[in-house]
Amino acid sequence: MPKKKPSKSEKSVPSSPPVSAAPTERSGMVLRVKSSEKMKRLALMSRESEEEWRPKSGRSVKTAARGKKNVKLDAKMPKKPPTAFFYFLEDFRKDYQEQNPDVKSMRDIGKACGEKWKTMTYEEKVQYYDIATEKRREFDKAMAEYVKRKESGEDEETEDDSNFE
DNA sequence: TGCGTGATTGTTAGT
DNA sequence: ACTAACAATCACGCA
Repeated sequence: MPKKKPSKSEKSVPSSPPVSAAPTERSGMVLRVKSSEKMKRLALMSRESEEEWRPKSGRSVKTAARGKKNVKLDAKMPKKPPTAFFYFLEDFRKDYQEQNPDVKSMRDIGKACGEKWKTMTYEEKVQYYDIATEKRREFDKAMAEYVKRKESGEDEETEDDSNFE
C-alpha cells in the first residue's frame, strides 16, 4: 500500500545532485560533457533492447524469468550498477546485523534501511549518490565498450576470463 | 540439491 | 511524462 504515486509536489530525490550541493569537489570537475554522454547513452539504448537487453546473471528480480525474453545471456554484458540506496544498504546491513544479530533476512534489513534512508538528510545521501553516479559512469563506459566489442566481432564465449589482452 | 522469493529504493530505458 | 523492471543480498521453502 505504500506505493506512493510520483507526485510532482515533491522534487523527489534528484537523480542528479544539484551542482551547488554536488560534492564534485571530491573528484574535482567531474562535470564534462553531459550532452555527449546523453547522446551516447541514447545510442546504446537501442542496441541494448535490440540485442543485449539483459542477461540476468542469476535470479535478480523474480527468478529472472518473468517473461523469459529469450535473452542471449551474455556473460560480458554489464549489469546495472547498484543505486545509492544499495550502497547504503551494504553499509547499513553491517551495522544492522550488529545491532540485530537475530535478523538475518535482508527483507527486514531492507525495511529498516528504507526507513532510515528516508530519515537521512540529503548531505548524507549525496555521498552515496556520488558513488552511484560514478559507478554508473563506469557502467556506461563498460557498456559502450561491450557494444563496441560486439560490433567488432562478437567474441561471445571463446574467452572466459583469463586474458584476452 | 538447487533455485525462487521476498523487501528496500534508485536508476535507467522504453513506450 | 509515466511505467515497468531490474540492481544486491541472504535465509528459508518447496520440489
